[in-house]
Amino acid sequence: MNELPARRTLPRLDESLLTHLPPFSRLEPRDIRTILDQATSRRYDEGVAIFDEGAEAERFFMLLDGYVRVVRITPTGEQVTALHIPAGQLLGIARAIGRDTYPATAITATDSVALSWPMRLWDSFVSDYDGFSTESYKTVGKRVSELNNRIVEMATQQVEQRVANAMLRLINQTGRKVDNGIEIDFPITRQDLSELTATTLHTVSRLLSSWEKQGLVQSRRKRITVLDPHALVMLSQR
DNA sequence: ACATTAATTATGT
DNA sequence: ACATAATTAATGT
Repeated sequence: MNELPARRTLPRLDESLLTHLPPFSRLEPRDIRTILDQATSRRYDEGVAIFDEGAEAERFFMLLDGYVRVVRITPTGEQVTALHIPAGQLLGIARAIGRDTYPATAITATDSVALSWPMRLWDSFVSDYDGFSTESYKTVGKRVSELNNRIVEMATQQVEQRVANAMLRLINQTGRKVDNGIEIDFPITRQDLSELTATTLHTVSRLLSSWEKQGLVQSRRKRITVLDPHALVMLSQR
């Protein structure tokens, strides 16, 4: 097998990939062009790690398609899902929070496509491109405040409310409209939901079963559809 | 009000 | 056939 003369034979990435995405949306086409020419595009199968917690943060990423699960590994080796990231968001931006290692592991929840750049470009992106830093700090800010909200939930709410809130967040951020409701757009297990809400998969299973009987949700293996979001909101406010 | 344990069943390769 | 996911009941704190 002889080596492909890689890189150069790859088709140029289309500018429309980035023009609508917040960190890049206010940039001139020529800026987008040079940014894209520095990017590497790569496809990932479902369930593979894009980067690992604690590893040297060599690159930062823009998720173009798919969903990514951000997981922390506990000392005992168990995975705990921290949050999910949908296409269109930056990922692995360790530099933005002043780190040189990744703070968590990123696992694809579906087949995915991501662009990436060497981390040394981060500083030049921030200084050269107006709006890049403010926009990317906005996304970090949103993630931090979501985590804060969840900490408050854990401390104050009961399990049913927490799970209801988690489901609402999931359909807001990663929901896909289907004929009878809104489906979480990637495979998610009871175990995942229980990790997001600090409970057990059994409790989540029981809750989903009872909600299903009440016509609130519909679920099959790794797929959950919310039929009545408003009822979930009601539930979450008790 | 919830977790844990355990047994059982369903589902996807 | 096998591993993984989900359900369900019983028991414990």
